[in-house]
Amino acid sequence: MDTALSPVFAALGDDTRWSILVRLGREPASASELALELPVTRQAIVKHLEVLRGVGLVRTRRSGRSVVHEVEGARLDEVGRDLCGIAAAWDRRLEGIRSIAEERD
Amino acid sequence: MDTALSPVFAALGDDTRWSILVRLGREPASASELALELPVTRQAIVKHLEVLRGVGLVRTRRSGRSVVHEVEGARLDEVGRDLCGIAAAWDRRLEGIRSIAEERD
DNA sequence: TCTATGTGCAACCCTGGAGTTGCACAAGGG
DNA sequence: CCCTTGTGCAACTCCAGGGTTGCACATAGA
Repeated sequence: MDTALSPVFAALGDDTRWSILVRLGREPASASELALELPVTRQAIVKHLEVLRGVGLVRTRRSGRSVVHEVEGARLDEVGRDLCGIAAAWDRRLEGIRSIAEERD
Repeated sequence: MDTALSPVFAALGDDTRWSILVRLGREPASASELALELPVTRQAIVKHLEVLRGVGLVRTRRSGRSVVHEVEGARLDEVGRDLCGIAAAWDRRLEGIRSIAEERD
């Protein structure tokens, strides 16, 4: 799996994609179904789903003649934990800087 | 503080902004200093810093005649925890869907 | 088989924003 | 006091990508 974070953030940064994710979090759906509930065309939604699938946030499955998309919760959890880890590292770093500064006084 | 997540992701989604964040995570710096280490001009960096400050990821402080920017670790940690929370909610939802489906069989 | 519904694909428009250049302004240091 | 250094501001270019339209293709159902 791609471990780079910024592509995932770029995917999450668009409002429409976020709406799609939230909607899919409630219940899996096809692109056509999503197009009925969101103010964009099916083709726009298809493009967004490709982006989301590209960063591993959405899984695609065929069901009869329709294509159902569902959320990959584990991926989002993974990204969240990465963020917390980086934040913790920064905090430790800042703590180090601060102690050095105090030492210098 | 703005609790909407997608603006934060939009801010994190740009590669240059991510580089700036990582760099500032190592040590606070001014826009001019950042411009020496990154392959873009100072003005571009200034714009990125405004974006990052707008979503609360960077704090700005004057030091003499230079303006020093530093990372706001707590904000990133907050976002990370939000992500994990949403992921957990989705997992519970999916778990519920699955049990309903099994029940129906 | 014919039809309706759901997908896939390609071309196109258009705005946002990433990046640049240029200049003006402020403030220490010699 | 000048000159250097660091910021601030504004106008401009340019292109990625979000969104659209149009059409072709596949397949379940009557």
